[in-house]
Amino acid sequence: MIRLSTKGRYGTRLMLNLGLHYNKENKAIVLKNISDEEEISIRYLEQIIIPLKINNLVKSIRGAGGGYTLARSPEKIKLSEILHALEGACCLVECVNDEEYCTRTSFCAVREVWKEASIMLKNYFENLTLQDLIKISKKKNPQTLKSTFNK
Amino acid sequence: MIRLSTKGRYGTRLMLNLGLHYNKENKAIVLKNISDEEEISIRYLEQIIIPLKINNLVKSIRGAGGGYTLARSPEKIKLSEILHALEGACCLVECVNDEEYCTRTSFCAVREVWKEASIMLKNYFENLTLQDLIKISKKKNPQTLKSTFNK
DNA sequence: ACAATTTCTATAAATTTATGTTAGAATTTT
DNA sequence: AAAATTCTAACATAAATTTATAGAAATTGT
Repeated sequence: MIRLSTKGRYGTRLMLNLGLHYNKENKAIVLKNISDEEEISIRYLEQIIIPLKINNLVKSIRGAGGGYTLARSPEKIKLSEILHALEGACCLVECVNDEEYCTRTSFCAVREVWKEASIMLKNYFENLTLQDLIKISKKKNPQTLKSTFNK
Repeated sequence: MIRLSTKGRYGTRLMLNLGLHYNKENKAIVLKNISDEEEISIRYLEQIIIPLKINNLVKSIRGAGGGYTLARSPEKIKLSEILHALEGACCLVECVNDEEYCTRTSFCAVREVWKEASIMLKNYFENLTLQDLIKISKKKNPQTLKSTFNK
């Protein structure tokens, strides 16, 4: 199965959640909040948010009253950046990005196909911003922000 | 990581291998051959070929002199059929095809994006035939058929 | 009829990767 | 100093992947 790992999926939801709470004040959101709303274990979120921080997609504020915020406004964050931070280069098969990965690279016809498909996917995510996700979310959930996350 | 499983990858190479050997006589190819040329364990190939047979993509001939052949000519076999046989429906995330999979389906904005991307991928594989793969392979390997599979 | 070849079936073991949890240290605010 | 919260490392569990084992069934050639 062609599958996106939970890191990518949960991390994207984490970012969307921060995006939905993003506003002028840009108040920090604690992981516990995100955990409750997104129904993802806080311990797992702690792991997932590390690469997002390293790649400068979120900012952290430690200590009481701390939490996380987006590092910049949602329209300036591409989905491809989020996925790249969480999962590395977007490729259906390792050999697409790492020619040395397999000794058959030079003559493997199948690789060409996986490569082409990977590029398609990459382009798709390249042209979607967090702002787009927020729009989709608000459209699907015209009610309050809170209800967006009902169980 | 967005990743195509080995079943899909190896199975596609298996099919391409059969395709490259496909000709008028349509002589059966033994798995040992494919195993040697593609450098995939014969034990694993035995497992992978089962769904290909069930889905009527290859035919088997038992006993001495037996082996496998394509069930029909390469231009009549779509890559999407191969992948579907090996991996089930093409979807980046389970919830894309199975709405019941997650309770958040009705309001999850992220799902829309995975769905869209899955459709893109599916269309791509829908429009590629084994014959296309064979062409690519022959173009990359203008020498003999044999050399295509040198290590 | 017999031996050799090869698919077919089932299961299990070993390995790797992905997912998730536990425990506690470090930092900051109140 | 206490509470809140991020940060870090290690551990535990589950799933996917790969290899291995053991033989049965079918077919061909001698």
